[in-house]
Amino acid sequence: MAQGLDAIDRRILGELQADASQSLDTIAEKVGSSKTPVWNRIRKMREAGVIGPQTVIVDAEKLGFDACFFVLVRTSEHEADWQAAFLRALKARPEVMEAHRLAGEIDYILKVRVKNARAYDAFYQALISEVKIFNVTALLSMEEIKFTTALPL
Amino acid sequence: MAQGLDAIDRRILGELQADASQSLDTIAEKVGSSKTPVWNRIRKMREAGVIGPQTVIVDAEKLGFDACFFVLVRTSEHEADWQAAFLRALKARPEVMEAHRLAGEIDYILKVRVKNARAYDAFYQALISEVKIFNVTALLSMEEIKFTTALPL
DNA sequence: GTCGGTTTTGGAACATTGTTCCGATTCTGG
DNA sequence: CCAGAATCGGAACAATGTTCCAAAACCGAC
Repeated sequence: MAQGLDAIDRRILGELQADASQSLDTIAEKVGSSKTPVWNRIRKMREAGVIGPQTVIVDAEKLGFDACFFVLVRTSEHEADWQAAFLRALKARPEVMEAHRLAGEIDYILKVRVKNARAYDAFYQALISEVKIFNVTALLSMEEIKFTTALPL
Repeated sequence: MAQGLDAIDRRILGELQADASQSLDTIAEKVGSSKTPVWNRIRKMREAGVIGPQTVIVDAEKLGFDACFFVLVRTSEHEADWQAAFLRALKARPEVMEAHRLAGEIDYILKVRVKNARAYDAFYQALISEVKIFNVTALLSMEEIKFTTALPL
């Protein structure tokens, strides 16, 4: 029973990704089933962790978050405790929307949303004062061309 | 009336970002108000476009999307029609989760989610066959350290 | 194929929540 | 301090989420 998703599960996921405010009846009709089965499938996928948190996408610019940076980080330190401190710092900072550890020359990439360039500098200064970083390159986004959380199923 | 958000609006936004499945009563209690005002505020923020789509975050790896790349794109073409074609291609491809136009050396950054490296190559080949690109660097994510859609309010 | 057991389904019943309405209250500008 | 407008809070209603259970579909063993 672990987590074999069939075609109907995937279609339900697709509908939820597209619009999580749809009623069960609506989804049931779209996937050609009925209320209860759809609800049970959703519950199981939630328990299995396939379906995570339910959120609302808010318009960053309308809230005054006009600046978005992608930050490429290189470090000289690769010890476990340094890494732990770095991760802790990233998770604690709400401006950091996304953080990945990379393969290759560059060690980490961050996506950072702030109100303006000065706010980014404040973030940057705070970060390098917390952990030692070898090299940082910031890429400034001029325009968000596309953004989606929906995986292609 | 345009879109002046007060403290309560922001707290409502925060609650919705954290968990959009909460009931109006729950949110109302948390922000120290009652059902109807909360509902009206949410409706207005929706109409103003502050609140966008309501979705569900699904676990990419549990669905077999094991590879995530950040793609740095440089181009020699900067004409309007080339850009239009490029944007169209990006928006049409569901693997492209995110795309930004940048300031500086690098012209675009993409976040691409695929099932494996071969799928990324297929995407890459398809893209460069559609539009002319000067230089591409792909950064492979080894680990998603952090991911959130919640803006810091 | 057929039988027994397990899982899934779909409809009905119930509980909770979303949505609307309206009188009372608070806020705002003069 | 007053009048007008906007907001609020509770009640009533409609819609939705959640549970329950019997019937149907599925599956493996024989």
